[in-house]
Amino acid sequence: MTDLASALSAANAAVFATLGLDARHAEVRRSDRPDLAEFQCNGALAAAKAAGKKPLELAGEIAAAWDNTGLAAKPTIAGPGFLNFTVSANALTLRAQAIAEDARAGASLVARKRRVIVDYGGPNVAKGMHVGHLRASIIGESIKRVFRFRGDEVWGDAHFGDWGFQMGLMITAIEDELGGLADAPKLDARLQGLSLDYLEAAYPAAAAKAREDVAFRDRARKATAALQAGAEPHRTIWKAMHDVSMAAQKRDFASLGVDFDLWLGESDADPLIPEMVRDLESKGLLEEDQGARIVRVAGPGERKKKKLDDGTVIEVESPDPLLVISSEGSAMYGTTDLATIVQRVRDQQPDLILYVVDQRQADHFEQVYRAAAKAGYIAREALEHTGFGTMNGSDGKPFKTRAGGVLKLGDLIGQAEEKARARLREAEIGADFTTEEFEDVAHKVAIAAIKFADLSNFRGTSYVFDLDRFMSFEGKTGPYLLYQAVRIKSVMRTA
RNA sequence: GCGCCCAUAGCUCAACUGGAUAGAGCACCCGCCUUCUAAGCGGGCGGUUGCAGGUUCGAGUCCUGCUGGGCGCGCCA
Repeated sequence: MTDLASALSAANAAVFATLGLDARHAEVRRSDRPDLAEFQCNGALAAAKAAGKKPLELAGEIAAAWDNTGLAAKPTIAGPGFLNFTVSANALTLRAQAIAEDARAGASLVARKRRVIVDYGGPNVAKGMHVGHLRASIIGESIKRVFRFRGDEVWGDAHFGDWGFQMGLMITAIEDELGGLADAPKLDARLQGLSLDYLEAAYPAAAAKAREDVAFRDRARKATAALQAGAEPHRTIWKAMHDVSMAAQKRDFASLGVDFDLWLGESDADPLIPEMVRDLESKGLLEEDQGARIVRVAGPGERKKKKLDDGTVIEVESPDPLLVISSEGSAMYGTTDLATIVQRVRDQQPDLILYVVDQRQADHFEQVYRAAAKAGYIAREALEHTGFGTMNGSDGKPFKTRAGGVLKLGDLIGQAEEKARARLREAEIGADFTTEEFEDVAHKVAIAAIKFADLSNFRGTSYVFDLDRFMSFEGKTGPYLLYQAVRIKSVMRTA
């Protein structure tokens, strides 16, 4: 099945060919001026330029060469040489019937099926889902669904942040809280009572302490390296934190309507790191630098100026090298990202990996992608960072609560649901519903408002989160869209 | 300092990759509920596309230079 624009383009291309014109210029598309015609082709202008002819004259020749195919009448000419097409009633009817009978509503499939991994969501085990994860989750889920609908084989991967310095921080925080990790029963009791709420409260405190207290930071770095080396009880503590967090975050994702095929994380790539490091070594890519081990990814002549803390400006390679092993011997996030590519190539053989992550990490991904290509793990073109802007508060800064903390995802959804309930009551809708039905509708309206608002904004820029505007039942909003769908169903029912 | 991104109606955003008269929603003004969900519908008002040049038959779109804003620049992720 082909859509009308494609059918017109094909017919127009044939006409162009008979006149010896480049068929690339024959594309027919929906008209900018629906008052004049349904479809248009601007190619006569470009073709005239290439042929050294007058646009209007050439457009006339093209129009004259058209047969009445049953698809559309001969195009009319307007302006400097636009071709305007009006589709026949019969062609319209056939197309409408075809769409109605097609399970895919006329959407075409990709010419060649690809294997695609969409890496999105990316929750941090120690942080819990907050508004910052909203865009990654919503955009990533949508991209995954679109690719899948288009016929590609797609895996969504949550890629949990469960292997970095934050894990060492938490282990050290627990060590200090318990006065050491030697007392097994005491530790066991602590881990039994572990909750995501605890992690969320303890993590910022530990992170702040690490910034102030150098000794604490060094112990946390050592704990990170120890965990990654498989030490106990580090491993046990990590497992407890991981499991508690995973369970809670699965609930959050579920309430957003977000689901993954792979619930993997940074830690799952860890077993591949030693061999990957040996491989990088054997390829001569690993270099010692200031006690750390790095892979240089800048090409010849790629330099940038860089301002140091003391104000002096030096020239260095650009992009920065990828830090593979810290001076403490631990893996960094670039390390796990690289190892994850190795893992994905091994397990899914992807043609394309999309990273739906905050735009601010663009430089980081460029480093990782270059390193992966340099090591021969995957083609650079198979890796793409689908960056997006932040969700800001009314002050234009990344969203915070009034108290200055991050707003938890669950609380945000709760606020939207409360607003939805109020609007439903105002409109006296659902008064005859059971409590369960009413709550279900309120939840759906709330999620629709949030998702639609996010997706209707340009991905690359930040936007201001304004719940009142998003929850409005008037205008370009999720609730309005839901209302239209419900209304159409009502019409169909009573038709 | 260097790099990336952004700037369009009072506000939030489009503009199909260089085409015709730059479009929607909100807000504001006017008009529509005895029949499908008024959570709605129709109409009106609103523009030197940040500034200055350039390329082109044609520029919001491409190039150059400015101005203003966001973000990033090794041992956090």
